[in-house]
Amino acid sequence: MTEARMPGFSRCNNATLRRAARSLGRFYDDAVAPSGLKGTQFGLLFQIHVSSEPAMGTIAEALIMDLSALGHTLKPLIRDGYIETFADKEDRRVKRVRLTPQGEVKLDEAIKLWSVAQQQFEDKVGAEQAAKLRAALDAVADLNLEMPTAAPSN
Amino acid sequence: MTEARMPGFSRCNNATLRRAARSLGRFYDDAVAPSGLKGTQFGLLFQIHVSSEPAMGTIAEALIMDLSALGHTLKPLIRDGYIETFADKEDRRVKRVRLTPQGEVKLDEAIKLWSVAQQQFEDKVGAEQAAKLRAALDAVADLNLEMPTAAPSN
DNA sequence: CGGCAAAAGTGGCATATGCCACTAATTGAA
DNA sequence: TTCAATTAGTGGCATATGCCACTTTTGCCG
Repeated sequence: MTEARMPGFSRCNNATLRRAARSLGRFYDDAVAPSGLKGTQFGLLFQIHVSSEPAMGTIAEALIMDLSALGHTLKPLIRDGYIETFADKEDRRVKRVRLTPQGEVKLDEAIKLWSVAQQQFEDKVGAEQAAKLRAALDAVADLNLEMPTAAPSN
Repeated sequence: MTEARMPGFSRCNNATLRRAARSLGRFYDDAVAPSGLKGTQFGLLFQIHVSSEPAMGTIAEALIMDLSALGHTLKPLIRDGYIETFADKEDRRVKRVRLTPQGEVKLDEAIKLWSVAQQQFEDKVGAEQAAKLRAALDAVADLNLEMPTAAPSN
């Protein structure tokens, strides 16, 4: 039946990673859905929450995401009143982000939901294994891979 | 520096997975870019290539992706003439997919580019480690996690 | 055979992400 | 001080993904 997924295929690290991301993403999405948030939005709110009024660029860097992509993703959250932005006093080019009171409330609500999914996941794969997997994923994410195209400047 | 990424944050398996996916995704995207394909499109063409004129549902299941999402993703590839669809003789509800001759050519071209990225990745993390990571990811993807929300029908 | 439930896709709508071109604010010289 | 180069975001465009509602086929049952 699942022969369609030839063993030779899953050799692509990227495809395998995306496949797992889709799968796990749906699980966490379902979990936090009652809050009205998506898994990604929850993660974003959390990231902002644990940072100190981070600049957009700082968030983008931490999450390894394109700055403009972050901007787009932030819009629905601003629209819904969960976060707000304000210019940095020192450098007016910099836009900082923070949760609104409603955002804090919503985050607390979502954390409870998230915990259930997180716990269930850890129960299934084991906290130890989960930690190892996260470590491996962080290592991959921080590899800083680059195609030779852009030859090193020096 | 990267203090913005509090250790407490990466505890979310989903967020960690997505972050890694964004990172690796860009790497592979850059690699196959010269072919005009995205990493996901390459993966899709490959999946179709190694299958036998698979039905859309079959592909979606193998890749653990929403059927409608697959349909949307397929459009650009059909528009560009890399794949074509046709109704199944037995069951007219089923729509099968196959590569066009141009699609085969494009895939061959992309495979060469992909190989470079794949090789570079394996060189960095080690073929052994990469294989283990993929296995772990496949295991996670196939966990079949589900939020209790949908209480068993019986 | 008629009709209803299940299966397979489609289309619409919304978020997630990226890249590129462009604007505003800074910084670093000359 | 003035202007070119750099930095931080924005807006537009395109793909990636999901969910939901709806249509077409099937399959099955009385």
